[in-house]
Amino acid sequence: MTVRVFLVDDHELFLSGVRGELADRDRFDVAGWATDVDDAVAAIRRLVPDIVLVDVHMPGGGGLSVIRNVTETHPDIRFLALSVSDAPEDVIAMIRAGARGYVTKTIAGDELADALARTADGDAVFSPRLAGFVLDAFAGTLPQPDDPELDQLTPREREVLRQIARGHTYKQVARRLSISVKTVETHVSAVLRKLQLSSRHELARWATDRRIV
Amino acid sequence: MTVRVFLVDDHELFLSGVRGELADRDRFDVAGWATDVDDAVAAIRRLVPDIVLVDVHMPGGGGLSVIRNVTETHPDIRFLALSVSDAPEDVIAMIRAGARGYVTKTIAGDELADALARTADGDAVFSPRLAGFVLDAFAGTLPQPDDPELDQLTPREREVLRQIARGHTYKQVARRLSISVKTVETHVSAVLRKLQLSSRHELARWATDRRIV
DNA sequence: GGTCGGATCAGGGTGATCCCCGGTTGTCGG
DNA sequence: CCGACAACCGGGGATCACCCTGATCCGACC
Repeated sequence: MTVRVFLVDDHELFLSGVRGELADRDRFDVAGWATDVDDAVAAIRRLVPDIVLVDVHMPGGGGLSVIRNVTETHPDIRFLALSVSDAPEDVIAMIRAGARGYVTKTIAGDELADALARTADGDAVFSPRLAGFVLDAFAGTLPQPDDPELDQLTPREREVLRQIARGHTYKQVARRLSISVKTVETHVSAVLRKLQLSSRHELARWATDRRIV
Repeated sequence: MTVRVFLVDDHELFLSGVRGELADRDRFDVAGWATDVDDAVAAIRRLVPDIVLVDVHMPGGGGLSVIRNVTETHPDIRFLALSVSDAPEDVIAMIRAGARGYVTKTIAGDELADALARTADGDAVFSPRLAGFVLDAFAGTLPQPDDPELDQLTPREREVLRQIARGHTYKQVARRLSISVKTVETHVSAVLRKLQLSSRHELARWATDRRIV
């Protein structure tokens, strides 16, 4: 089964280079290409390719705009980001926008074809140096899922903690739990003391850091 | 350059299968193996391999424990998770713990060798069906990176907003920005009004939700 | 029966938060 | 020049957050 590829890059020469490279391979069928964001979005919506190879840095919003616009209407189309930049911000931004992979332009033709094929199959492809960034950033979203400190808290205190972390006032928590404001204060004080914190703001940060909300 | 591999799996048979598979390949040197968590952690710390192939489901905490314990003392050692399970929870948990890749046990010997080599090189390797989970989960950590509401705020208000979101009191913000507490109050009031919020706690939540901190 | 912890509530106090009103300065464009 | 706006500062007051002491009730445990 051939993979229908769409190319987006503001460099004509690079574009034709990729076209030439893919033309020799039976696996790929270059459905179309574009050199700016608006043309790309329109053409992709019309042609509905299997995968889009998109440059990151382009006038008019860059590859980010292309991915966001297209995925709104066609969430099934896959994106492989291609860039001269190996800056972590760029990589993270593209992945968060929905790109299924990210390779740098130093890549060889064979490798690019391999990356496209793998991405089309549902695999995730990153240039070696980039894979670390993505996984580090992802791992960083949850530092420690275990928490011996939470064991110090009674069930009721944990319940109050959750409510406070959500930003509710003492009064609101009291109503939700059908207890008095004074009881809420007692519980919050106990939690703050046990966790060595000093304010409900620190408490909220503490809770969101370990995803208790 | 050979890659020194350590194997962790509670199934002896599977373990010897992998050893046999890798023994034929010059690229790999199986530095050691273990069938439970404690032995694995001790041996890995002693041998310091380049990469650890670790089973996800094992008595004694599973691969998660191995990764967590080892990375505390040896953050440079890479991990490739290997499992019969393709459940999103397992995949996400392992990646968050620090695994550089995740493949299922349906994988062929050649593919496993390829995955190990790629992971050792710094690449990220996932079984095709799994890559989607990881990237979806990662993309899900940031729902809307655009924020039309932020445009309503003046630069100074945004600055104050960041400080408040970090949990600082008005007094602290005033000192940091070298302005009076009253001015901070004014800015905060403006921000709350413009963003249709009613307390600094909601504001903190609002800010952390869209990663402004 | 006594003791202990968990959960509930109250009074009283200090500081922080938030809103209302007011004001000054400076900049920018009509 | 004048209006609009951003940034700055103040008084006063209502409410909220946090801490302290002290209290009652209940169930578990020795």
